[in-house]
Amino acid sequence: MPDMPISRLTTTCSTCAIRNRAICADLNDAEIGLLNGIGRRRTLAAGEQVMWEGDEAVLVANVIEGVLKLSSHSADGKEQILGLVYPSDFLGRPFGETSPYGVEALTEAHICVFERTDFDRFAREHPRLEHKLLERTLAELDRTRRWMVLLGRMNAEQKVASFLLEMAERLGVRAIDGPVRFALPLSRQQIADVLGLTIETVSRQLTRLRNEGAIELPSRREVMLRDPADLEVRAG
Amino acid sequence: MPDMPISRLTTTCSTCAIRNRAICADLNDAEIGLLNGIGRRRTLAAGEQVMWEGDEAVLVANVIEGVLKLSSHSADGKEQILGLVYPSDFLGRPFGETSPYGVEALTEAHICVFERTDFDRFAREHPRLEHKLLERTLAELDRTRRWMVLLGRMNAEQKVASFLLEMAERLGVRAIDGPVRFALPLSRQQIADVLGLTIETVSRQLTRLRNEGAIELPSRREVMLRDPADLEVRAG
DNA sequence: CGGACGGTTGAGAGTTCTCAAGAGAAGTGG
DNA sequence: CCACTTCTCTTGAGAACTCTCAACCGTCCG
Repeated sequence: MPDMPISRLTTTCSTCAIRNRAICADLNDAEIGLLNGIGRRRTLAAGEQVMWEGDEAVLVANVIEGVLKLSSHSADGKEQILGLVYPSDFLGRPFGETSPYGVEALTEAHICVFERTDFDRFAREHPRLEHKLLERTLAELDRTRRWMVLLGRMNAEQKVASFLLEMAERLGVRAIDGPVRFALPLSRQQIADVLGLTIETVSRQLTRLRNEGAIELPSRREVMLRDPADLEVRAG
Repeated sequence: MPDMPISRLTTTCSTCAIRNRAICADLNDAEIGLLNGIGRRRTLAAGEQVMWEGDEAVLVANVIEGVLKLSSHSADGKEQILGLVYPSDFLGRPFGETSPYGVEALTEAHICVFERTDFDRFAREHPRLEHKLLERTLAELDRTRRWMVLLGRMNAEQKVASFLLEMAERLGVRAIDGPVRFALPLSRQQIADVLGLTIETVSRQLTRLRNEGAIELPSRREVMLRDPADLEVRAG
């Protein structure tokens, strides 16, 4: 795994791909300039770990590009993925001592990193930023709670169908019920860890969806949703 | 179900049981006075519904006493409880159009209610309050994610043992590994809805824990944890 | 006393997991 | 460029767990 270089931002935030979608969206030029001063851009290789479960929470970040996972382990060592983080999402645990989960890049990723203490101070001094962060956290809590329904009340087929639809949605490739094709940022094992299933069950469900014409699997890491409306029905 | 009276706060916040634990904790006297002006105290009977899934989010509140549940339904009508809310917790969805879950009092409860729009305005004008709310929301998100591990990766025994321990913890009755006895605010069906199990499985697990000496069940709505350390082991 | 309700218990079915083997793709070194 | 290794994914068979359906028990209340 190569050690990627860490450098101060060379581009201004104003050219940032997520300038208007991330929590920085409401800041004025002066504020953005200040934030620029404490942030740095960092590239992560696929599979690279950025934070560790239980470790001191040193960093927070905005995701510029790529997909990352948040995960935790049960006492007997089984992994459960707690969430996936996409471009413009906020990453890390501000105002917290330790990170309650590990964070790993699933694809190559670009993130805009801050020392947590720097960020905490900046946020407390800029209520507009803190407000954005609050709205985002509330939205994330809503999403997480919806995921609980999936984990607690859905069967394997419903879980896999829901997963594929949400993935298309969050990757921004979802057309209005036309077929969509995209690269899966997760391995079968990781999908299982998101859904609270085993790898075999995920594999069987995907095969079944393929055999029944709902999806195609052109390669291991690619999927095509042939009939999103059908998947919606299967998702329950 | 009696219609409980709604009245402006007669007691000042300074005598409020949760004054130092709720999100109001950091406000000074002047600010508290203002907040007092837009809030009212309300008593809920056990079983009374305060918010409805999908409805406009009209109210937010602080819980003063009692336990409430947040719940949502899967497409085929099965209920999943998304969270339990205890004294000093914040309730409702600020800065949101609709409530993503229904809220129902499980026990008789006292809450301190605000019109959401009043509260939103007040929060935006008082960053210290908004900061408290952010910290609470972040903590709630952490707790919710931990619950995901339970739903996704635990078996029935681990779920029930974890549930009993968390309940004792949040009710504040948990001694350091001595036996504890408390009233369950939930029916068997509701416990099942929290844990993503059926009522029969919950019942069987409780019976088994009783037969093996880990707990006692003096009545339907009471439980005694005879050996919390043993439960910790069973919780995994 | 009889009904309603919540909870418990039992038996069998169904789904998912576990264990095991094999196929396919990707990477390594000669 | 091809054997070889390794890793991921798929498939199968049987076990285990939880669910479903059904009956029953105890308590509360009219």
